[in-house]
Amino acid sequence: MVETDSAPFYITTAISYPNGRPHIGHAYEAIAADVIARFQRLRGREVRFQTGTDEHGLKMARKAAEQGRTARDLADEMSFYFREMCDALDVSYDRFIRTVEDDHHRASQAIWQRMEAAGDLYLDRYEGWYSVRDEAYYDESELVEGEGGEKLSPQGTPVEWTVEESWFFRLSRYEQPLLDLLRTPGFLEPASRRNEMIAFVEQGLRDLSVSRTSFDWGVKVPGSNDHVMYVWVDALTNYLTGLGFPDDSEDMRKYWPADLHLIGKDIVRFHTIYWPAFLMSADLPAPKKVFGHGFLLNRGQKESKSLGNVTDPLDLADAFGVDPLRYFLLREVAFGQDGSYSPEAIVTRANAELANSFGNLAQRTLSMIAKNMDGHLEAFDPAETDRQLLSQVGDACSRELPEAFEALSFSAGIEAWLRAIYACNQYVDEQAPWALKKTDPERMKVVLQTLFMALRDLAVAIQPVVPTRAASLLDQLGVPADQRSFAHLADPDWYQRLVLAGFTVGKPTPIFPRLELPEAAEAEGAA
RNA sequence: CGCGGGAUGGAGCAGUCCGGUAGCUCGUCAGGCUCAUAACCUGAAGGUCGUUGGUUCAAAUCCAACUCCCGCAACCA
Repeated sequence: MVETDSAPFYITTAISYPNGRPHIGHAYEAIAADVIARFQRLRGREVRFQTGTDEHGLKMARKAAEQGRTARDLADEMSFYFREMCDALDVSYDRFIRTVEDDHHRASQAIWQRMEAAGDLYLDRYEGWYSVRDEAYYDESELVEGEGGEKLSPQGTPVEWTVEESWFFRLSRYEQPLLDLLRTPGFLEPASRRNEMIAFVEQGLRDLSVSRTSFDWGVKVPGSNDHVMYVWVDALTNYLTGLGFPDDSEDMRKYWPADLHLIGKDIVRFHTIYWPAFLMSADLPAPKKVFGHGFLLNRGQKESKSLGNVTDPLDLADAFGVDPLRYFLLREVAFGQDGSYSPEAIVTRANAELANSFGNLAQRTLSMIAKNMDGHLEAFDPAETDRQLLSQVGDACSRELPEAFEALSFSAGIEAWLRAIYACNQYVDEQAPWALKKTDPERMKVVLQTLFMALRDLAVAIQPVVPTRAASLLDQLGVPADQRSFAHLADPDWYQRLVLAGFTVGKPTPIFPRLELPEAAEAEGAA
């Protein structure tokens, strides 16, 4: 049984850098965050869910210049694609934030002033080897030699000796508090990332250069108008902007510190070291949890333009449906680890589990109720076997799946849900209602209605993952829209109410039709 | 000594933190059922859990060393 918990819950995705169109990784993170948000809402929590785009920085400025237009113009176009993707994938964000927005500039400047007031910002000269591509300075010792003897960054990008006046953040002051934070159980997950970050801090932290004068596409540093903030200072602050910071807003009081920053494993350092340090300096509490998910690989390979295997997530949604795609991503990949996807894998998984196991269970049950009982429900006394099934299904839906989801173990939670479905199909087979129809019609009714009750639990529990299709099934089951939360699973009278209301099951329509592999993908798979 | 991830039946994975009969999906084979979306149910075959050594009554799981694979330029979570 899930406890109903009304505590506010604030979840964010990383904001995406829109110098390219959204790819499968963006979709993965947005969908995972959405599943968590929907799950918490169904548990009764007041959820605030934010996602958006991080539009400042040199790369955006350069790209816009290349295309002969303003950075803002480019940002407007690209940001739109990200929002469009979220909308298309049923990502239920409360705010889609853009870092170019006025309130965000205001929030970023406010946190800056707080850090400055704390004595953590100072102006100095920065000189060193700078890589424009990496937007990072490197130590002489880190550089490698290119083919022509030129100096390259460890990533192989060109570097230039640069002298710049820059503001610095006294990161070095926060070593101990950061170690304490990183060692707090649950702060950074998966745990495998924790040691990595602890090791990084233990090596000693150097002060961080947090402003740039070489371009102006960013948030102006208060009182130093020729400086713009380092993109990460501004980007991370978005999590506060959305709550009304720096005002003493209701949302700030309610939702800060954030319950969960969901991010990719590549930006764990920014979220678990820099960001908490900025917050400590500004005298604000650090987020409760940061989770670094893995990457999605296309048939085991990283997507890239050079390999020509970049997938538009919306194409996948068009080909297979939004809900099957959402299901696949959460079911197939152990959350936190890298995962692999392919059209065949999506089709196989969706067909086996959603169409054959779950969809078909609903279809056969509802169809028999419609045909053999004229769709009428009536009060009944379950026998021991029936009670057993309902208890197993109930346990999976109201305890196992929620507990797993709470721990962000989506795949495990869905597996528990599937086991309940397998039990139902087994039950159908053992009870053979089509035979009871001739030998014991009363018993048949009990069996079919037991299944009906099980279906409702199964549909309620899976809503966060496949919201549209689950809603469609719950509609067919006559479950009122306001009675679909986890709390309602424990309501003993729901079935009685349906009976009394005279609800009638109509001729069912399949919720998860089987998918076919698109021909192009088939050819690709054969190649 | 750059950093990180991985190696588990034919394929893809879980389990590894907190040692104790090796689990899931797909695929294969055999059987059952016919309500249902050519779907469902049962059973079977198939694994020295990368290698070597150590700790232990007991290791896929802990320790050490080693081998191989994959990311770390770009678009990029």
